[in-house]
Amino acid sequence: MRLYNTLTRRLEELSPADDTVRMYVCGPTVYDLIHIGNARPFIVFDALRRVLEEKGFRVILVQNVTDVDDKIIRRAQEEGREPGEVALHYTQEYFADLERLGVRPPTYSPPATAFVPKMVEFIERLLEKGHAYVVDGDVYFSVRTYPGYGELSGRSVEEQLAGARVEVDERKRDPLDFALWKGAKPREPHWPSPWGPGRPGWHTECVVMSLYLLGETIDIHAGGNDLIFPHHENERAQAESLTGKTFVRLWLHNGMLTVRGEKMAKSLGNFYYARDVVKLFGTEAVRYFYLSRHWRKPLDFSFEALEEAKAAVGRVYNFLAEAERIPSEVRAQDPSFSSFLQEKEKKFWAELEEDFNTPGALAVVQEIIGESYKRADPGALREGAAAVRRLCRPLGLFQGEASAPELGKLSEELLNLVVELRSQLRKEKNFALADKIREKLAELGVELRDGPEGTRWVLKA
RNA sequence: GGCGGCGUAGCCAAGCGGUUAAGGCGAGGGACUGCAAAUCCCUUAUUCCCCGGUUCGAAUCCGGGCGCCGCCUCCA
Repeated sequence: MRLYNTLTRRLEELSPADDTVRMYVCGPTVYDLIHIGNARPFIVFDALRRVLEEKGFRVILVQNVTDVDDKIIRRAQEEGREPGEVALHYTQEYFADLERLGVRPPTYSPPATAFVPKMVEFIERLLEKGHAYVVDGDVYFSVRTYPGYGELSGRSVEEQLAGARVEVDERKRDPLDFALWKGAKPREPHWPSPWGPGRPGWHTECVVMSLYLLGETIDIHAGGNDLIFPHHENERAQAESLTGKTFVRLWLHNGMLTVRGEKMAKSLGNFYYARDVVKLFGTEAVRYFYLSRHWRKPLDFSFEALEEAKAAVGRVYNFLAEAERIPSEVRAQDPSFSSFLQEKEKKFWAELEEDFNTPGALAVVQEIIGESYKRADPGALREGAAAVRRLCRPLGLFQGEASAPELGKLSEELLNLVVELRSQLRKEKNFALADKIREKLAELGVELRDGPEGTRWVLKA
C-alpha cells in the first residue's frame, strides 16, 4: 500500500518490519466536546486501520488524550471546577462521541497525565545529551542541536526566524526553542520533577507515548495538517535527537474540514459538535461524507452535503434490502458476472492501495450496484450485494441491517398515520379491521404493540 | 513575506503522460402506477481556471499568471 508521506512529499510504500503496523494518531485536548471537523482524522484513520487489518496486518493504534493543558485550566477556572474534573468529564464524552461516530477505540489511549513520570525521564535524557536546557524551573528544547529541524514542514530555521510573529521569550537561547517542561504557576496542576514542580509541554506526551508504547521507529504518525508545524516538527526533533533513529516512517496529514471554504474551528465559531451532526444525519452518513472525499484534500461542510451523503447511504441499503430478500444460494445466471465482480473487487483494492483513495473505491461499489441491477437477474443482485457487504466492511460502511435504515422520515410518518387511524378504529370497537391492519403490518415486518400509553411500532430485523 | 495545498459538468467528486475524462446528486426522457411515491433504464464535460512550453500524445510534466484555502500563535 502506498501513502503520501508529508516528510518526503511523495507516495511511499508502507513497509512495516513485520506483520504489525505501529500507528499513532494525535488525539483530542479534552476541554470541550469535539466538533465535526475534529472527527475527520478519527474517522479517516480508523478506516485506514480497518483496511490494514483486512489486508492481514496487526495494527497497534495509540492515541493520546491531552488532559493537562492551558485550555483545560482556563475552562476549569471559568466553571469553578478542578482541571482534573473537567478533563475527566470531557474524556468520557470523547469516547462516547467516538462510539457515536462508529470509530473503534484505539488499542491504547492513555491520558497525558499517566505519562508524566515517563516524560520527566525522557526530558532528563534530552538534558543529558545536551538537547535541552533548564531556565528557572522551565526546560526548553534546543532546536539548533537537531539538524533535521524544519524538514517535515519544509521550512528552514532561517526562514522561520525571518517570518516569526512570535514574541521572543528572553529566557530562551533561541527564539525557536520550545518548552518541554513548564514550571508550575499558582493554582495549576503540577507534578514533581528535578527542576521543581510543573507540567509537561505540549509536544512531549506524543513522543513519549509513541516511543514507549510503539517503539523508537513507528510506521505511521497521523493527524490534521494543521499539526505539521509546530507540533509534529517538534515531536520529530525531540524523538530523533534522543534515539538517533527515524522516528516515523510515514507522516500522514488529513485535509481540513471547511465551512464555506474556511477551516472549521472553535475560535472562528463556525463549528458544529460532532454528536449533533451524528444525531441529525446518522453515523454512516457522516462516515460516508468523509470517505467520499480524498483524505488529504479539504472538504467543505454543509447540511446539503450531509443530506446528500445520507441519501446515498440510504440507497445502498435499499439495494441491499432488495437483494438480500433473495436466498444467498441463488447464483447469477450469467457466469461472466462473477468475473465482473472479481475485476471490480480488484479495482476496489487497487484504489485503496494507492494513497487510500476511498472516493475511488466507493465509486467502484456504485459500479457494482449499477451492474447488479442492470442484469435483471436475482442471482446477480444477490451476488452483487454480497460483494458490496464484503468490500465495504473494512471501510466500516454498510454493515448494518438492510431494512432499518431504509425507513425514511416519510415512511415513518406514514406508519404513524396508519397507527393513528387504527387507534381510532379501536376506539370505535372496529377490532376486526384493526386486527387486520396489525396482521398486515406484521407481514411487512412491523410489529404493533398496544399498551396503556397507546400503540408503538417496532421494526423487526 | 515564507512554506504547503486546492481549482475537473448545475452541484459533489475520482483520474496525475495514451481510458469512450470513473462514480454520486440534480435535471431531462422512458418503464412501473388509476395517479403518485419508491425503484429501475436511457441521456447529461469534444473537455479538465487562464496563457505559454516539453512530447508523436497533457486534465495529468515544466514555466508564468489568476482565484481560493491552510500553516508560520492554541488548533484535527
